[in-house]
Amino acid sequence: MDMIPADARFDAFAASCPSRRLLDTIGNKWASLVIVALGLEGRMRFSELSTRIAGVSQKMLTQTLRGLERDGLLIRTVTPSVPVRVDYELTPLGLSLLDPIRHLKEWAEAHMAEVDKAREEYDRDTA
Amino acid sequence: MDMIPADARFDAFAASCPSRRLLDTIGNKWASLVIVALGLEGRMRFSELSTRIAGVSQKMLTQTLRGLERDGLLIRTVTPSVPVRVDYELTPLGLSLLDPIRHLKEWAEAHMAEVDKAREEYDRDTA
DNA sequence: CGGCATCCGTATTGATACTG
DNA sequence: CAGTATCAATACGGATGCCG
Repeated sequence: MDMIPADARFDAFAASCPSRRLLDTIGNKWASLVIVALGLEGRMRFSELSTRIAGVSQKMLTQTLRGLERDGLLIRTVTPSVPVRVDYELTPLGLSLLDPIRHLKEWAEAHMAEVDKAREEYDRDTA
Repeated sequence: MDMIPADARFDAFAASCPSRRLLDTIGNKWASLVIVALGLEGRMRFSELSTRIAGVSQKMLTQTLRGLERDGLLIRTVTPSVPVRVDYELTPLGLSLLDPIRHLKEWAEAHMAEVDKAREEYDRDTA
């Protein structure tokens, strides 16, 4: 595990591969939604995100935001007013991630109907 | 929750959105690895996948393969020899998914170093 | 060989209540 | 408003053993 194979371009099979950690990040159900939301709206407050993403609990949202902040994908800005105001905004790094995510999104929109159909057939034949 | 917002292009915030289900599929730790592996090697046997992906248990591999088969992303072919031979191969649908995944992969290779750096800083400042 | 079924410990998730 | 703390439910993942 101390050497990188020659075809390192696709060594996603090694646990140390960046791809693996990326999946840990954006594979997260909420993380990508947060990124897309911030990508669309720009800067957003905690409550705005909470409303917009509807279905996420505060806990998960907080946890997700912390993770993304840790990864340098967004910045958290606290305005010490009363009450406190906290804004989240994508960093350039976060913005750059928007692009591959959009590709996924496009694939989803183009092909998920097929996936759904396949599932129905599979479930019918299996049942 | 019974109506689709006008800007449905980005309604990934609705639980019913395809994007959401896509994440359920490829957000899976192993699923994307299986897809990439099959994309590279073409047809593979269960044991080959098992070796190639190293780290996955039979249970998880089986579960992942079933899911992908259900989603119509790959085909499972059983050759009733003795012993049985089972091959997995991407469908055209599965192949098409390879493309967005590659984009993610490229992003990872280009930017994960930054993410790692951000993490170190964050952890240092937080500790 | 290629699974599936079961058990079991752990990690994630989410609802709820409470705080600065 | 923006969290934190706590607890309960669930999903995940691995080890083991059996089957076609």
